[in-house]
Amino acid sequence: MMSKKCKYAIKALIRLAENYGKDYLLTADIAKQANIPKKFLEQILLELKRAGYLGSKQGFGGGYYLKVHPKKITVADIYRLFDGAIALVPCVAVKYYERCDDCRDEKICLLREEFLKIKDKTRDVMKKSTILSFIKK
Amino acid sequence: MMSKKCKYAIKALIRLAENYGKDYLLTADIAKQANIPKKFLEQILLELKRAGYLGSKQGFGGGYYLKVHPKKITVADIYRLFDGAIALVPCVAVKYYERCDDCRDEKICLLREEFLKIKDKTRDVMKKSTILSFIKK
DNA sequence: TATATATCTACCTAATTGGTAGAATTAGTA
DNA sequence: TACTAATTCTACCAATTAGGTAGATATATA
Repeated sequence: MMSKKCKYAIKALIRLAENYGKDYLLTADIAKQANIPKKFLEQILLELKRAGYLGSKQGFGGGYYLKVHPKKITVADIYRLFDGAIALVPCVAVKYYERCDDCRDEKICLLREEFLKIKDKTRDVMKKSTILSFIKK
Repeated sequence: MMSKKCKYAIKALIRLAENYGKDYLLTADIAKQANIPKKFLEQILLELKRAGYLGSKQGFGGGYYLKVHPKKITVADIYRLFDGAIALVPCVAVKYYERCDDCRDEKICLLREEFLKIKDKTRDVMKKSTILSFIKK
C-alpha cells in the first residue's frame, strides 16, 4: 500500500494536470475538490514543488501550477518521492540502496537475485503508469 | 518494501524448503543459519504454522517442517500474510478491500481503474515467484 | 524426573503516519 | 501605505506500527 500522503500527491497532480497550461490553482480549491485536509496538502504541494514538478506564486492571485507534462510524471516517481524504495528489500533498491542488516554476504545471498527480478518488473509497471494515464479514459 | 518479519519468514521458508521431506528443523538452528533473532522467529514460525504452511512437533527431537511443496508457496502469499494488501490503495485490494476514506464516489473515482491495473500486474509478478524460485539457481 | 522443545501472553521502545497550529514571507490591490 | 490573500516555514502531536524481548506454560522424549 502507498501512504496517504503519496495518494494525496497523485490526486493533487491529477487536478493540476487537468489544468495544465492554464492558470494557477489554489491549495484550498485542490483540497476541497480532491477531499484532502488543506494544511496537510500544503506540505505535499511544497514537496512536489521542491522536487521540480510544480511552480507557484505567492500572494493575491497566486497558487500552484504543473511545470512538467503529465505524461512525464510516473507513479514510480511519486512513490519514490513520498514512500521511498519500490524494491521489497533494501539491497536491490536503486535510489535507496542499503545493505540488509541481517545479510552475511550479499554475493551468496539467496534472496537477492529473485527480489531483483521482482523489483525490475514492478518498477516497469509503475513507470508505465503516468499522471496522464489517470486522466484520459 | 516488505517488513522484516515478512523477509524473515521467506528466509525461514527457504531453509525449511531445502530440508523438504526430511527431518525436523529447530527454531534455534534456523535462527542461527538465517541470522534472525530467535524469539522473533518463534512468532513467525507459529504464524506460518497457523496459516498451514508448516507442521511441528514439541519436545525433545521436535521442531518444524514444511508441509506444502515449495513451488506452491508464492511471495504474494507470504506478503499478504505478514504485510497485508499488495494493492497500492485499499479500494482495489482483493483480500483486504476497504473503502478509501477520502473517496466520495468509487464509481467515478479517477484512481481506481489505473491502480487496479497496477495491482493485477504486480500481483502476477509476486505470484510467479515461489519459495522454490529462491532455491534452484 | 530432567530436559528439550514448541506455544502462549504480555510487554516494550523507537520510528512512522497522518495530521494540526501558528507565525513569517511575499505579492497584489485599494 | 495599509490591507489582504496567498505560499512557506517550523514546530508540534496522538495513534499506530515495526521490531523486537521476557517469561511462563504445555508437551514430548530419554
